[in-house]
Amino acid sequence: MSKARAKKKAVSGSPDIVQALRQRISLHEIPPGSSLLESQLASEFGVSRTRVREALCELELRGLIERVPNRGAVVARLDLTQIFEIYDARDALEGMCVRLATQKAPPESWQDLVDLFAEGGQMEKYLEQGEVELFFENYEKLRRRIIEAARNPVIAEMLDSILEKTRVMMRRVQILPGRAARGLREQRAFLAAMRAGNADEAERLRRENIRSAIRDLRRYQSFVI
Amino acid sequence: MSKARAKKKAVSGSPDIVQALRQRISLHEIPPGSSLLESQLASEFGVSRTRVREALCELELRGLIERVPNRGAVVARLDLTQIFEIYDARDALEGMCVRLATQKAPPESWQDLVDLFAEGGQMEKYLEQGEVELFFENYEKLRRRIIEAARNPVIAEMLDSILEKTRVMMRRVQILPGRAARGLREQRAFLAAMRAGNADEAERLRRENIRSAIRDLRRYQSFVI
DNA sequence: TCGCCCCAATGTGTCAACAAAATTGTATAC
DNA sequence: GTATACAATTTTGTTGACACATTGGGGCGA
Repeated sequence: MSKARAKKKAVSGSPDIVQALRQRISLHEIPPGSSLLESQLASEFGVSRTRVREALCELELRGLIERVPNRGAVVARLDLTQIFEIYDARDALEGMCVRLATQKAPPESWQDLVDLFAEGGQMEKYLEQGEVELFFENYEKLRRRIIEAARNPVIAEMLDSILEKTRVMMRRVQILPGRAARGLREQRAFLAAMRAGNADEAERLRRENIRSAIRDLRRYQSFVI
Repeated sequence: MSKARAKKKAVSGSPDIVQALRQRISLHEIPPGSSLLESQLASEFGVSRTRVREALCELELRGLIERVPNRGAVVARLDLTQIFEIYDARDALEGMCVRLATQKAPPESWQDLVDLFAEGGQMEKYLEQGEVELFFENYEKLRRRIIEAARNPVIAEMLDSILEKTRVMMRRVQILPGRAARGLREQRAFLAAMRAGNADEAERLRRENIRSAIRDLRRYQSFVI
């Protein structure tokens, strides 16, 4: 990487206020709707309010909080409309990632994931045993591997910023009736295409996978919100 | 729109520092590589440095400037790598916009654009007369109409943020040999599919259009940078 | 003349105090 | 008992000042 595109260095010494709050919010440790007090955060992190305000500025831009002048900041809550908007964005972007990953990485490099998601593989076992935590964890691993192999920081950043808004939602979708099983079959399908080096087909199947998730979400939306 | 998703209101009274700088940078009024002095901006806009810093924070997150601790901020310059990354993101996102726009808007609503881009239409005239300014302006109009009709603020925001990084670049691509003519033919094609209400085909053709621009850019990259 | 070190000069990072706005609580009138 | 006006408190918005880091130049020695 060129020096101009360094990792995620906070501009100032603002050590990890942003990082910490991003995590807490995306994991719903601070639930949506909670209001954030500048002075409270300042004393918690042992810094001045100025730095808290800069952090809040970043969180607002990332869409994790909402601020109204003179009224303060609250953790953003997403409505269904927004969730579906995000899924359409993921449809496009994750599809592109699968395409790029298939084009840029050698087909053999996907073998371990093919095995993991194969019939009779580990993922199927997790599914049968109801190990939703491990199931989800490995699905995330698949996503990360693809995004990394796509080698497109612009898209990666976009996906990152919407993921942290919907992490909890994605977990809930996984436990919708039959969703995980359907997802597993679909992931197996696009992994096969990636393994075969067929980028067009892999992208198409990945997008079909996400749309299938959208359909399940739409069907059971009243349970997930 | 719900109150929670208000337009682009600056959180505080920071009136339009961000807006002004975004425009200047995206139009290269402040050329890439220029360094920005906080105190200078503060006096120019007649505000305190703190507010300038909040504005810089936003510009940094948008990727328009780069900051290194204790060294200040400079207007970001994009290298070719990043430009191609952005084009791949546009491929995915603008393709999705065409799909959504085709699904959500009545087919008749595209008639005026079909006429504008038709054989013997106004765009062809601009092209023949070398009216690059008007040509580009109307292409932008097409893009905006599609993005608006897609009714997906999440994607719209993403496209907005990458557009302001590549506005100048997109203009330069248009004057590459034969690019505008090829682009016009391709745009005519996906508009026809939109007019016919064929979302799949419209998306496919729009993506083909963007990839064709990528190929032209790659061929003439030494002239455009 | 070349190289090194020290020292101002410039600019960024952080803070604490002050000002303005909004909310909450309270008392009073009807 | 309810509603309104006013006061007190809490919280955000803004500023100027001070501390720290980096850079460039001048002086000194070899």
